[in-house]
Amino acid sequence: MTLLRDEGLTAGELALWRTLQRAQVRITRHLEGELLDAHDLPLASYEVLARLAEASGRRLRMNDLADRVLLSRSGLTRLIDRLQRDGLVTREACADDARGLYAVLSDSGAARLAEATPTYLRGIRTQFLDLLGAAEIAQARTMLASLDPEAASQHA
Amino acid sequence: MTLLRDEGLTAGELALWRTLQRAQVRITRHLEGELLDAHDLPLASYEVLARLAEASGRRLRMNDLADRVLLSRSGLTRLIDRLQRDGLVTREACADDARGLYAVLSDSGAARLAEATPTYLRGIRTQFLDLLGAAEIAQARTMLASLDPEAASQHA
DNA sequence: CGCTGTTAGATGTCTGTGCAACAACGTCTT
DNA sequence: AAGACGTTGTTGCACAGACATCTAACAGCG
Repeated sequence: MTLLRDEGLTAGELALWRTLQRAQVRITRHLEGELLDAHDLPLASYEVLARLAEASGRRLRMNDLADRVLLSRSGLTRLIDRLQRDGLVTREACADDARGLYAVLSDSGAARLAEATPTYLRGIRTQFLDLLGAAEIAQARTMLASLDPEAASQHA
Repeated sequence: MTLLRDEGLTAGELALWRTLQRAQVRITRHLEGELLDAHDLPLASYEVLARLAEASGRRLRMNDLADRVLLSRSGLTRLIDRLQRDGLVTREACADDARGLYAVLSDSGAARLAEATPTYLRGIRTQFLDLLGAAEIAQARTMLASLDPEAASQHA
């Protein structure tokens, strides 16, 4: 472990990072698996539907949406292709900017989302929140806020 | 947000999960980018080299290694293919189990790791640890330990 | 107007990963 | 000893995602 101390990281600090990494991967895989099994819906697709559902008019510009789901622009193009093929979203032109496109949640997309959401939330509950206590959740919330600059703008 | 309350998750709890997700992705991408830029080494490759370096005899069984780096067996096979092609690891037969293979860190692999490690650790420091305080790190450590059953066995 | 530069999306190509199927080997039973 | 069964690692295949590049559309300036 000489590699560590030389660079000014304690073993505990590194262990914290690794634990976070492992936890995140584990939870994400669990979610992906459950959503796929029960609703034939990949996690990334779920995230897109969820962001659209909470947006006003059930619609978001491609660029905006890509940022929210942490996907490259091209990645989102393909994902929306798939969702459109499956009838879960539609593309609509933007009135004031002819370059722009809205991804719009369709009715069947909303239905699919509603169907999958219990699975998603249950996963977060059992794989994540239940492993922390209530007090820890409050603590963690304030702590982790500093990790994500964007989090400040998420007034729920 | 009616979707939420119906399922027994508070907005804060969901926000915590999202924040964690975003933070993890952001840090991971930063690390990947820096390692690639400075050392032409993908993050996954770095992780493999690091696990091998800390293993006794600089070697680990493929299966064992796959678990540690959170990769499927096939994924690891290909990754080791690449690392072997680049001369950073070698494959060695296992004496007591003819099915088994060791992935072994080569000297140039160790050199490459040593070269990349400052970049890696600096990334964790600036993108992760610096954003938390020292007290929060200690808190977080005990909290997150419960998120990863495997963490208990990581006596550093 | 016509240039220049920028932005929004879409497409070609490449890399990496997982799953299912497989081969080789080990272990346990009887 | 011999088969059933599990384990280890690799391969075929398909898919998702990133990057670079392209086209269309805006904005600003001469």
